[in-house]
Amino acid sequence: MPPYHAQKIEPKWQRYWDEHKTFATKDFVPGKPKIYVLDMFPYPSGAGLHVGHPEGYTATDIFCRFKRMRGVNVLHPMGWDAFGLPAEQYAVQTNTHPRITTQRNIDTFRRQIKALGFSYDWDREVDTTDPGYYRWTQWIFLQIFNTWYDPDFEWTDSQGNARMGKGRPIAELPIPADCDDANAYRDSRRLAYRAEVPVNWCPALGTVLANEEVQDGKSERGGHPVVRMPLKQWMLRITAYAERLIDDLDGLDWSPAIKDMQRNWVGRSEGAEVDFKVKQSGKYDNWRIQRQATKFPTGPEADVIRVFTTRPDTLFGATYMVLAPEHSLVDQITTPDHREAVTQYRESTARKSDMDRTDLGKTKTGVFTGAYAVNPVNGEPIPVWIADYVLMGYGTGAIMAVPAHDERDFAFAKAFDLPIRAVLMPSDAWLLKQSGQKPGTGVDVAPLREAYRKNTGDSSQPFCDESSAINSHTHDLSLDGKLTQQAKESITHWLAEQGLGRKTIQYKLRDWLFSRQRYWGEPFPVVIDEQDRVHGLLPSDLPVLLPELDDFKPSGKPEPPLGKAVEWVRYSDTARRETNTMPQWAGSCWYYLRYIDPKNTERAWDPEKEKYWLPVDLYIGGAEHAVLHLLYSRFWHKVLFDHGQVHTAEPFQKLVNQGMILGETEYTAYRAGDGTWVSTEHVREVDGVPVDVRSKPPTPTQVVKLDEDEVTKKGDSFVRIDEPGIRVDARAHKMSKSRGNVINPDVVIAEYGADALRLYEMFMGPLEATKPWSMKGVEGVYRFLGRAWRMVVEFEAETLNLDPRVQDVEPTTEQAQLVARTVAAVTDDIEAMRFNTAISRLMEFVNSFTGQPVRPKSAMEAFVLLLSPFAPHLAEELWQILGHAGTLAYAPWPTFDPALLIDSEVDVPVQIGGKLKSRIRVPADVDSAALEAAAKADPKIAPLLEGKTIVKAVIIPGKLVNFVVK
RNA sequence: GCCGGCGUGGCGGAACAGGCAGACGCAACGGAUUUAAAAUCCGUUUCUGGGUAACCAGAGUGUGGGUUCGAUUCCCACCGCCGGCACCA
Repeated sequence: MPPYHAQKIEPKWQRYWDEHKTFATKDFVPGKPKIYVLDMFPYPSGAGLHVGHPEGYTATDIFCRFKRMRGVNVLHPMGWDAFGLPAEQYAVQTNTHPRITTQRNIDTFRRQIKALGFSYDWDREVDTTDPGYYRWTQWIFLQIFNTWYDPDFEWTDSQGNARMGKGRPIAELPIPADCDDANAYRDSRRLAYRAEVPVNWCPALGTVLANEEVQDGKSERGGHPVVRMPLKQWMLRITAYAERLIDDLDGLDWSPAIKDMQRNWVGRSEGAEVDFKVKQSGKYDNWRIQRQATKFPTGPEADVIRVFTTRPDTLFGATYMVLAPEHSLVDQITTPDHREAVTQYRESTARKSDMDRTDLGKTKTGVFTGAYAVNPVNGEPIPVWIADYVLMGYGTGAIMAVPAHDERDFAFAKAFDLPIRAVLMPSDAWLLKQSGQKPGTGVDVAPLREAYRKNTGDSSQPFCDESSAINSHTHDLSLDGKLTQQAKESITHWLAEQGLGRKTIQYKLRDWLFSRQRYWGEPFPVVIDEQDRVHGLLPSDLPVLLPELDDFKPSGKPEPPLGKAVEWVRYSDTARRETNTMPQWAGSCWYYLRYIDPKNTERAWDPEKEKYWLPVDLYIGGAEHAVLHLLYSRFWHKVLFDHGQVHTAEPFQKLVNQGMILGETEYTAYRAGDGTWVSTEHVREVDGVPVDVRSKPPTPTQVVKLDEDEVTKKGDSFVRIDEPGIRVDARAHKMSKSRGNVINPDVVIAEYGADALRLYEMFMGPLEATKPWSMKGVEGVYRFLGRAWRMVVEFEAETLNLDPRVQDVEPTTEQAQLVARTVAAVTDDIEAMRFNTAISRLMEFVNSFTGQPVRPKSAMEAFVLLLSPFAPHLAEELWQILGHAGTLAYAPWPTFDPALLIDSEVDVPVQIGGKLKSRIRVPADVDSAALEAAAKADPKIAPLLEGKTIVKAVIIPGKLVNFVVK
């Protein structure tokens, strides 16, 4: 041997770790702190691993290996999120059972992941499709099914916090005295319930999808069209936990971006519900009096429209109302002469997909119902319309429209010529802008204000901010002059007093649609009796195994394929099994809990182990799971928390999202039909085709990929080297099969080894950044590994032995300092997960030592230990060559004498007027006066100070000198 | 439109707490070694101007302003890119 030969070293150590179970984790190790480091487990797709997977996995692996060497008991497991659509789609296409393809894919993934040398405890591997696993997924479902949410329950949690609101056993649900069907009442309050709801049915996939899985009216997976239709489906009452899902984010160590995404998804808004009575007869006054006595009822009367608004302070500006076309009151209130138009409009919106309905660019549509409602603050009758810009699924499905102060209402009012009334005085800046004048030019705003007040908001724009109320008073109520916050409080109070409204909170979050019409998922552990009532099975009945089916194809109709397993479906003479299955998210909602006790056949996990290992201290994965997986998982965890099954309110304490790895940077130029080049500023993509916009009509251009040496930088952009007037696109794209820029980790490992791949992925840049791949970059770190090898090993020898320059001698002071500095820097960098700079430090170390004729063995050993989390195979091999037996995985992490970090002499920059003019070398502990004197005496500085007055001297010992002169 | 993040050499990036901008790597160029090449080793490499030269002068962290003795770092405005949400009342 031997030059550095990764292909020889790596399998050797992987086998060693496997055979010695080097990374098997023990529970409850006394005298050691614990850490639970988790990767988002992969969906084992048929395509195999891509380079994005090892990025996060390498980061956690480095962290874990480092922590083990620091004496920490580390839990670091891996498993498979293996239920789900792609396996089933593939199975349908090839007529293979999904179990077979899934097993095959798992085997490929395991092989690929093992080839990267990660330190997982493989004894804890989990597979969501294993009945020994999904048995407990079903068990958790039953916990949820047997829970109701009591928002007023006061309790103290296991961490000693006073809490309000708790998921409680369904048996504890109080049944109201006037309830004639206690079972139905219980079923209606469970956290898992069935409901006939309009769902996102995707005919191509043969299943319904959660709102979260539908993007722009198409399925997130595959981009198939989705239609709305009513179906009886399982729902999970995640909305009960909306407030806690927001509040508990505060204590988590997550990026602000992800926290914001979660907050926005839950979408909390504070406002008020207000009741408007439909004007039908002269009974309005009676109703008002009655309401003053009864106060605000839970549900409105049959002829009352309840709205939700975040701006009750603008109630005086409500000049019309809008109901969602699906609103149940529409039929009742529509007058005969408007019935036809209303019916027609409702039919046309029902046909529209969500995509069409939410297309923002389009002009607003709607029709008048002929009905009027009474504005409760001033008794004015206002027309009631229906329009599809009001959504049935949010709030009450009805709004009061305040066109002067809401963009949507404004656009609608303009379109249908409805009155606009200003009830807020806009800011001066807004008024000036409206009048076309610049602020600060001394224009008197008083006339503008007066005009706005009188014209009652009939300007070209609505004013949608907070400010002070105007035109808002009656004989017994006035908001005029009140600032928005005050006005809201005041009107809400008045409404409550009158029994007309109350303060409420609305969430964008909807209940989670939890059933799928597919084969490859967890069966529900419930049966349905002849009265269509659901009964949860007993834990002893679990698992409910998936029945064997010859034909698991979806029918294209909403009847699930499990219906074909006739024997399985028949539970008893009077009960049948549920034939829907759970969505893919189910298994990933709790896998982090199963890892702590993966082989337990008695329970999902041992509570003592849960107390020991939870929470997950570090969770790394892609940002694509920022909302769905993390929200669902947190929700399940909270239900389990309320049941005392877990002892932390949150599952994942620290979350890091690795950035995406893009393909290699590409230079793209465009050519017209006649072969002439078209500069990028003239090219725009229309329907996915790049066209030259200068010609009319625009003509398509041809895409030409250029080589790096065909382009050069000019100004801010790249241009063709032969024709610098032609700009070229220079950017890295997302890796995709169609683009042909996918990097296969197997290929990289075969050529450069796993250590080089690991090191490169960490060296590319910060973990969280999006960054382009570069094969040259891989070569760079590969060369570094080769240099590290040659620093220790005599590479021209026939046998493996130390380079003769590696000697058992004391390091020189300089060498000792470099070792100390490297240990200090690498330790800090790993702790802060700045792996790229840690690697730079290791490179500097090697660059320095390869130039030295004597390399103290102790320094080499320290280096090998520092390198080992990053390039474990190489490090183990070098450790052995340095004369150590066994693995270095638990060798103590190198320490250093802090005194070695301090230099006796330092270079101090000397500036004049903030500009660097010289550097002086002074003792590190020199005081201000001596430093100033030394700076003044410097041969470069002295002449520059000649004849000048020093106005100020900034002297920071050990850091800098700055003379301000005149 | 709203929310979040980011703009530093030819490229990926570094500068942790306002104090020497460009660490480390890639690419490029020059040299050594070699019959030659690969590999390896040494050196140069922000830009502009000047000098045979070690060097000198000026500019420079998206743009414009501000705070400060001093700003890549803090503040304001703008431009661009990326990610998320989007008629949520």
